[in-house]
Amino acid sequence: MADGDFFDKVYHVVRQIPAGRVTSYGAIARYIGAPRSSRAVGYAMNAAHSHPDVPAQRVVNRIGLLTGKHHFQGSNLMAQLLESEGVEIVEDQVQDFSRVFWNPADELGEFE
DNA sequence: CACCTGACCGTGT
DNA sequence: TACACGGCCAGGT
Repeated sequence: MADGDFFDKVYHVVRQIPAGRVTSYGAIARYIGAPRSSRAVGYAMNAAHSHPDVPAQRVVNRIGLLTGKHHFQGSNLMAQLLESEGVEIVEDQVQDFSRVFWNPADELGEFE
């Protein structure tokens, strides 16, 4: 892949997260070969509004907290979307996080 | 053009 | 156990 498409790599991975599962910014960053770019992954999600096919609600931080909820419309749209997919949320925290966590490296193998 | 900021994370004291 | 710091990408001022 070309070097200018960091965001595209992020979106490519996020699109493959199954409904009912979540992953973290750091896991995505590491998977696409940029282990220190988790922050940039978050910024990519911020820009994901122009990519309707990217399920940004399935990306949370490393401890399962919905840190990006304020970037969705409404106060808890992010939590509602996740719960409608079967992910239980309490106080912006994903319940059974280790169980619903979806690790791209485990499920997809190596990137590209 | 230089500096700042933000949906983060790992490491070091 | 808790806090500070550096690194990462892109866009705004």
